[in-house]
Amino acid sequence: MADSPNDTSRPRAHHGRRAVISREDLISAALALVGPHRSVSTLSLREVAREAGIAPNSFYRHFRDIDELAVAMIEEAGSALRKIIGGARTRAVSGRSVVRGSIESFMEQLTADQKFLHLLMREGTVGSEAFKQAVEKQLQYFEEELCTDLMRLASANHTGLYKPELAAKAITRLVFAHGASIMDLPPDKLPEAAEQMVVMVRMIMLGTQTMAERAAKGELPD
Amino acid sequence: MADSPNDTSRPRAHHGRRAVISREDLISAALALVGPHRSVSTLSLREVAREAGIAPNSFYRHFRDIDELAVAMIEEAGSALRKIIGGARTRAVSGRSVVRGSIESFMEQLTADQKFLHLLMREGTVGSEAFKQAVEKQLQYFEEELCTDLMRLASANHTGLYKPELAAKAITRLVFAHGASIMDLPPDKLPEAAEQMVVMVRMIMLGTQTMAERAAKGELPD
DNA sequence: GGCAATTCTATACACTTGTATAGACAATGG
DNA sequence: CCATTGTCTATACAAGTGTATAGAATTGCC
Repeated sequence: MADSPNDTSRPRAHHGRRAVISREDLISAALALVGPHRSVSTLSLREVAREAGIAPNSFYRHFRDIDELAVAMIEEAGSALRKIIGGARTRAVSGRSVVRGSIESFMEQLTADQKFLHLLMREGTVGSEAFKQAVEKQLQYFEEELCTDLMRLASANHTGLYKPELAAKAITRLVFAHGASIMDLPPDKLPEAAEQMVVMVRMIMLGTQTMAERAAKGELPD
Repeated sequence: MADSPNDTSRPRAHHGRRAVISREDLISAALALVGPHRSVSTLSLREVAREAGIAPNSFYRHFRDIDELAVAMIEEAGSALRKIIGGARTRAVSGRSVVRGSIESFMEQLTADQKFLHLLMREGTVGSEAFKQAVEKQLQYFEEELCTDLMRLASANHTGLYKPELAAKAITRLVFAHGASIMDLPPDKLPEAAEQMVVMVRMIMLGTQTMAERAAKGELPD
């Protein structure tokens, strides 16, 4: 399950014409086509090729089909996003509230014109099996990083943490699901939605802490 | 926002041939086509008509376009599901654990061959604006019903409840999002996923209760 | 320079899509 | 009884789709 050797990773000693367009160009073209009202699953090969300025058949030089492009888009979007949000989260540790800081950075991405969040929040549930698995994998990365952050935070604050991996999963899924549903709200409603998100995440945080306390006292729930 | 008077509700004193096929038949045909590997957004008019056994153009007698069918499907799925799960929830009050009982009934629906849950869990984030709003509306209905149940439960158990509408929203979104991601797991992994779901929902429940206690003691967070 | 490898374009085929148009069938109201 | 009205089918069209095939263009290596 490691990164398979991509055609782009090795320069490949091109013995003929130099490629006028690259996989990244195709991904950019595809990114330019998707948006709030356009889903990845409706992209056609010809359309992406048109946007990129190549003949339809040239597409095959870079991807086997549209689905492979979609998976590549997801992987790029995921790693880009993890860098942005993970960075904001660890930076926020020094600040007032980690929760609030992280969610603010999340909301920033929501209103930014990059399509990364779009892709991961919506689209995760429709499409080919390979595509859905690609999205799922990115979400799991998020969960893992959040989980280690939660544990670091808990030991710093001397609070308990019941099943941190589940707390991380709950937070991730909730934030992405709620994010997907608020992203076509009018911009003036967004602050309120962000505030709700903060409260909901706090519920989970407090819940896992309280469960840890109760478990320590032997009051295992059910 | 009340139920608009459907064409089917009034028999409509048909002055010509009696319709050999109804809106419900078309909805059934569409339901038969969607599934784990087939999304509503990819349904074509011709395909649905073919499945229903009518000529493509007859479709227009019942719906203006595919999108209108999709919205009707969502509304039907939503009300059917609310009946099932809401029923299970109130019935579970007498039992051991409300949370566990509700989630068990949810998981039952997940493995049932009806497509209702499918539609509401996936598909909610792609498609036309009207379609997404229809899904959102159904989710809000779920939240409202869950909210009143939470309040009833809290007053029965004499536990606090901080912002019950947010707790209900968090639970709903989490359960649907997590449900969407586990629904193509192999069946033997489902019990474990259900167990995780129970824990995550408990976190939210305990969180909102603890927040209520702290708020009562004047320890407002942040 | 010439060869070979590689990328790209052009054209074409078979197919699906939404929908426009026109006509056939059936039931009802006068 | 028969014209009217609503429902359905048949046919057709323009547009778009994925991809197969063949050839042109451009580069690197000998």
